[in-house]
Amino acid sequence: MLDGLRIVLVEDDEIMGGSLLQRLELEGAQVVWFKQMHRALGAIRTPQRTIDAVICDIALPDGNGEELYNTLCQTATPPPFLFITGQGGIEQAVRLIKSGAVDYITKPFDMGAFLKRLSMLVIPAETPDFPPVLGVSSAARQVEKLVARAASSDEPVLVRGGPGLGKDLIARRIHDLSDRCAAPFTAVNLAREEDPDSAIFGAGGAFDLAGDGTVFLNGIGRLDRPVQDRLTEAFETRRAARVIAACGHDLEALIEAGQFSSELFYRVAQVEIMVPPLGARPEDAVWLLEQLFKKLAPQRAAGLEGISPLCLAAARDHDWPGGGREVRARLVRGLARAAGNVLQPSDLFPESLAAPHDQMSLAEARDAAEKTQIIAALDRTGGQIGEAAKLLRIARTTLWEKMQKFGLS
Amino acid sequence: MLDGLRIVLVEDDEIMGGSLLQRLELEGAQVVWFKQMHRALGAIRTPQRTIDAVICDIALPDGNGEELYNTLCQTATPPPFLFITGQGGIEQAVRLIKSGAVDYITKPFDMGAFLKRLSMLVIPAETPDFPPVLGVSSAARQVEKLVARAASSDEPVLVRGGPGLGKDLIARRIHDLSDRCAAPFTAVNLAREEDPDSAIFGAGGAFDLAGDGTVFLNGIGRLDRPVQDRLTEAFETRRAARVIAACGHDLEALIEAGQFSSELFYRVAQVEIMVPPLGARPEDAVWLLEQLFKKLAPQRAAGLEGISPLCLAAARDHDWPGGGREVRARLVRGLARAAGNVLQPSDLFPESLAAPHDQMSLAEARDAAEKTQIIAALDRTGGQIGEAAKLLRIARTTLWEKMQKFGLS
DNA sequence: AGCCCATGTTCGGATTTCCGAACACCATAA
DNA sequence: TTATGGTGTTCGGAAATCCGAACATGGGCT
Repeated sequence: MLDGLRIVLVEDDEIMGGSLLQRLELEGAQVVWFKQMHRALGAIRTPQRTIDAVICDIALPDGNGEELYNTLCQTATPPPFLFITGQGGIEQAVRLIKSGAVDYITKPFDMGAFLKRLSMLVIPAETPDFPPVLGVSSAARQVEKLVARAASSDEPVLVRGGPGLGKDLIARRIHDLSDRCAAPFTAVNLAREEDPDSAIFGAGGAFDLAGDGTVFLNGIGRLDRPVQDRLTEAFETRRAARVIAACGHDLEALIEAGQFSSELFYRVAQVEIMVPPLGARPEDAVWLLEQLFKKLAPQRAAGLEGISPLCLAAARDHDWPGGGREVRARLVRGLARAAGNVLQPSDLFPESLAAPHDQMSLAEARDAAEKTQIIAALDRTGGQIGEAAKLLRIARTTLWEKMQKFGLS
Repeated sequence: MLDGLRIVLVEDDEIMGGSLLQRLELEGAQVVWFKQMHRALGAIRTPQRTIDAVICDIALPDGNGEELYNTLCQTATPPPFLFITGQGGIEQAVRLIKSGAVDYITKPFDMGAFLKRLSMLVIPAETPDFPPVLGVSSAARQVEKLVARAASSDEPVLVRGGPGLGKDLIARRIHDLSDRCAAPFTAVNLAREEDPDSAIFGAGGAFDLAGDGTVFLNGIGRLDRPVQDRLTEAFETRRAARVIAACGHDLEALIEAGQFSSELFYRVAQVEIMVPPLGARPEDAVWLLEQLFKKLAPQRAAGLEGISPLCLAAARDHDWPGGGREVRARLVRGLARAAGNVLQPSDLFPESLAAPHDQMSLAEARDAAEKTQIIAALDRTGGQIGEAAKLLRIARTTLWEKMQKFGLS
C-alpha cells in the first residue's frame, strides 16, 4: 500500500507512536520516529533523502507541531504534513489547513480510514517517471521540469550554471527527450577548442555533422566577436540543427563590457535554464557522492564497504564550489587514501586536518565564527550597529555585548 | 470598516441573524439575509451584483451550509465563504477549508474579532467609482487624496518615490481625473530613451503628440543640463500641455551637486506627491500580492487555491525595495515553483532557502562552525564520543545533545 | 556469568546568554 | 529651538544552554 514511502513520525506518546510505527511499516513504509520537536526539525530540514510525508502530533514535550510546521515553512518547502492530535481545536485546524497542511485528524481515529487517507494524499506527489540525472532535491526537480519543457519546444536553449553542474548532461537530455532524438547530437567545448570557427561551421564541424539534430556549444562566453557574428547569422539563415548553448554566470558582465553580442544573447536565450550551485542543495551533493561511490568503489577500493555518516554530514556542509567535478575528484582521492573499511571525513577533506581549527575547543571555534560574522555584518552596514544587529538577527544590545567581548569598537 | 461590501448572510436563528445583520450594517455593509438554504442558493447562484462574502450557518432548516457550498462549487466559483456554527466538528472544518472556504468559526464568538477577520479576509471586489490603484493603507489613501487635488488643479506635478511604486499609474490617474482627460496623454521614460531631447520636443515627440493634454516625464533626474534648460524655457513660454514629472529620491542631491537646475525643480514641483516605499506600508504589500494572485494564479498555476497566512506574514515583513514590480516578479516566480495547493513563504522568498554565501544569521554561522568542529573532532577520535567531547572541552552529554541537534548519529 | 566501558537517555539545577526597557547622550534635520 | 534617530550603557528577568548525576543498555573480555 505504502511501499517505499519515506515517512517521518513525530509523536511523543509511546503507545500511540509505537502502534502507528508498526502499522505503517507493515504497509511497507520506511518510518523514522521522533519524540521531540527539535530533533524532528533538524531531520526534516536536512533530510537524508526526500521525505514523502510527515505525520505529526500537536502536543510535544518541547513545543508543538504547529510551531514545527511554521518553522519549517520559513526556510523550506515542507513535505506534506498530516497532523494528529488529542485535544484539537477548530481554530487551530482551520489555521493549519489554510497554511497548507494536508490533513488534521483528532485522536482517537480509525486506523484503516487513516491509512486510506494517507495513501490517497501522499502517493500522487511522488512519481519518478525517470531516474534522476541531476539530483533528488526539489531544486533539481525544478530544473528537470524546465528541461522537459525545453525538450518539447524547439527554441534555442541557454543553460547556465557554475562549473561541474552537468550542463552537458542537461543538453544531452534535452536532445534525447526532444523529437530530434533520432538525429545526431554534436558537442563543442569552446574552452578547449583551438579553432572554434571550423569546429562549429567547418566541414566535419558540429553543424555539418549534426544535420537536423542538435548542436551543443559549451562555454559560449569564450567565443570571440567574429564567430559570435557568424553564429548570429546562422540563426537568421535557419540552420537545420537546433542549438543548445551553455555558459557560466558572467555573460551579463561580458555583454556589459561589449565583449559579447547582446543580439546573440537574446537569440540563444529563448529558453534559459539556470542550474543552482551544488552548495545550495546539499541533498544532491550527498546523493551524487553515493552514486559515484557505488560506481567507483568496487574497482578502486575493494575493501571499502561504505561512507561513514559523519562523512556524509561533512559533505552536506561543504560548499562544493567545483560542483559535481569536485565531488568526483575528492571521492577518487579519498578512495585512494582510505584506510579503514568506511570512508571517513578526513579522507574526503584532508585539508581540514591541517587547518589551524584543529584542537580548538568548541567555544573557541564558535567565538571565531561569531567574530568573523559580526565583522562581516558591520562591514556590510558600514558600522551601523542597529542595522548589523538586524542582519544577524540578534538584539542590538546583544551585538553590543559581543562587540565589547571581542574588542570591536 | 466594511463600507460598500455586499454580504450574504445565511442563518436560521432569529437572534443570531438579527444581531449579525445589525452589526454588519452598522459597519457599512449591504447585507441580504436568508433563513433557508434553497433561497440562498438561488440568490447566490444568480446574484444581482457581485457578492463580496457569504457568512453561512451550518445547521439550516432545509439542509446544511456544507451542502449549499458544495452545490455552488459544482457550477461556479463561489464568493468567499465564512462558516459559523454552534456544533462544529473538526472533521467538517478541515473538509470545508480544504475545499476552499475562507474561515470556519464556532459560536459563540467575539464579534469584534470576527469583524476584524472578515475585513482582513475579504477584499472589496470592485468599487466602481474608486478602484484603489495604490493600496488600501492610510498612506495610500493620503496619496490618492493628493492625486485628486492635483487633478483638480492645473499646475505641473512632481511625483516622487522609489522604483515600482506606480508613479506612471499616478500620472495617468491625474490625467484621467483632470479636465484634460479627453485630450491625449503621452509618456516618456527618460531612463530608456536614447535621445531625450527629440523624444520630448521633437516632431512626433511627447509635446507634439499631447496637444493640450498631459505630458508625463518619467525619471526626470536623468535629463542633462541642455534639455533641462529647454524644459524650463518650455514652462515659460506656456506650452499647451500640462506636465507631470517623476523621479526618485535623489533629486536634492543632484541639485546640490549642480547637476540639476533648481529653477526647473521649482517650476515642476508646484505640486509634489511623495509615494512612500512599499516596505513602509505592509498592508499595501499584502493587498497588492493578493490582487495580483487573483489575477495571475488562474492562468499560471491552476492548482493553487490561495496564499498561506505564513506567506502573507512574510510578505508583510519584507522590505520590498523593488516596490510593486518586485511583488509581481516574485509572485510570478513563486507561482511557477509552488508545489502544494497554497503558496508558501519559500516560494516567494527562495533566497532565504539558498542564500549563496550571503549573510547568515549569527546563530546559523555559529551552528555551522560548531558542526564542522564536531565532525572534525569525531573524525579524529574515530567516532568515540567521550574522547571527542574531551577534545572539544564540553561535557559528553552536551556533545550528545548537539549531535542530536545536527543529526549526527 | 560477571565485569568493564562506552553509549543512549532523562532530569534538575547552575550558569550563561539574550532580550527588551530604560535612560543619557549626541548628532542632524525640521 | 525642538523633534528625531542612532548610539553607549545598565539592569532584571526570561530563555537557552550546559553540566553532572543517574540509570538502562549492550557489547566485549575473562
